[in-house]
Amino acid sequence: MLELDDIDRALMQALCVDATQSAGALGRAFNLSQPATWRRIKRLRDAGVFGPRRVDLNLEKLGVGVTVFLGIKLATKGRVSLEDFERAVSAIPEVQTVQHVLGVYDYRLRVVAQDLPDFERVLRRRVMTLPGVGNIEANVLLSEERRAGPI
Amino acid sequence: MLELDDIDRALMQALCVDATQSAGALGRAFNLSQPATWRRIKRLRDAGVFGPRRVDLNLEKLGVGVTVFLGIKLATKGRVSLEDFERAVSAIPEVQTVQHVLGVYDYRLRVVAQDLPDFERVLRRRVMTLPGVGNIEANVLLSEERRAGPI
DNA sequence: CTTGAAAAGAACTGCCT
DNA sequence: AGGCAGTTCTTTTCAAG
Repeated sequence: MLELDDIDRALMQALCVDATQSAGALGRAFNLSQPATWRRIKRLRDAGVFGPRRVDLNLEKLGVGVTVFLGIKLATKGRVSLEDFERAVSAIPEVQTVQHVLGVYDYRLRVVAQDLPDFERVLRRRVMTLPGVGNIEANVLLSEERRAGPI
Repeated sequence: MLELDDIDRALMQALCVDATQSAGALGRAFNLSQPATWRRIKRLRDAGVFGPRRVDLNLEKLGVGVTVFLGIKLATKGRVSLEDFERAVSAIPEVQTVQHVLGVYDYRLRVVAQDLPDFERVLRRRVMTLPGVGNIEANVLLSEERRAGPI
C-alpha cells in the first residue's frame, strides 16, 4: 500500500484544484525544489492515484443559466430496462452526468439548460419520455463548493 | 456574444474529457494544423469558456471504496443557520462537494469513505450532528458517467 | 489558412549532500 | 530523502508564403 505524508496530500489537493501548476511553482509553496516536487508527483502518478485531467467549462459564458439535479426512480426494473434507460439518457445533450445509485432513487442526473423555460422543454420532451421512468424529483443548483477530497 | 462553430464545440468537448491533449494532437483529429488549432483554443480560453483545470483522484487507489450522496433538509432555516451549516460541513474532510439547492432538499453532499462501516461513522458522528439538520436521505453510488456538457 | 523555425518553459537525468 | 546543474522535450510564439 502507498505511503503518503502531509506533503503528498497537500500536493494532491493542490492539483485537484488547479492541475495547470508546474512542479516548480508547486514546490515553492512548500519550500521544495523543482526536482524534489517533480519526483513526488511522479511517484503519485505512477501509483495511479491520478485519474483523468479535465477542464471545467464556464457554463455562464456558454449561455447555460440553470443546473438541475434530477433523482429518478424507475417504474420497471431489470437488466434490459436499465440498459435501455442508460442508452436513452446518454443521447440527451443537456445531461452532464449520469449516476447509477442505490437508495431513494435509481438514477441521478445532472442536467443543464439555458434557463427555466429551456429546462422545462428538456424535462418534458426528453427526460419524462425516457423508457421506464417512474418518479422524478428535482433540485435546482444555487451554489456549489468542490473540495479536494478526504485524503 | 461568442460565436462557436462545430469545431469549437468538438474541441471543448475533447478537452473536457482529457485536458492533457496538445493542440497538435487535437488538430490532427479534425484535419487542422497545430497553429490553427492552438489559435482556436486560445480564443476559447481568452473568452473565458474554460474554468479551472483539475485532475481527478483515483479514489480506489486511495482506499476509498464508497461514495454516497446525501440529500439534507434543514429543520431550521434562515441566514444564520445556513452559514452555520456551511461552515460546519466544510470542516468534514470526507465531504467532497457541497451543493446548495432548491427543491426537495436544501443541501446535497457528496461524501466518500473507505467502506460502509467507515461511512456509518462519518454519518453518525459528523453529518447527523451538523447544526440545523432535519431530514437526511442517502444514495450510494454504483457507477457514474461524466460527459462533456450540453454545448 | 499553411509550413517552418525560434524562444520560453516545463519535464526529466545524474550526481552530490 | 533533498538540492544543484544540466539536457531534452513540448508548448508557444513569430515569420513568411
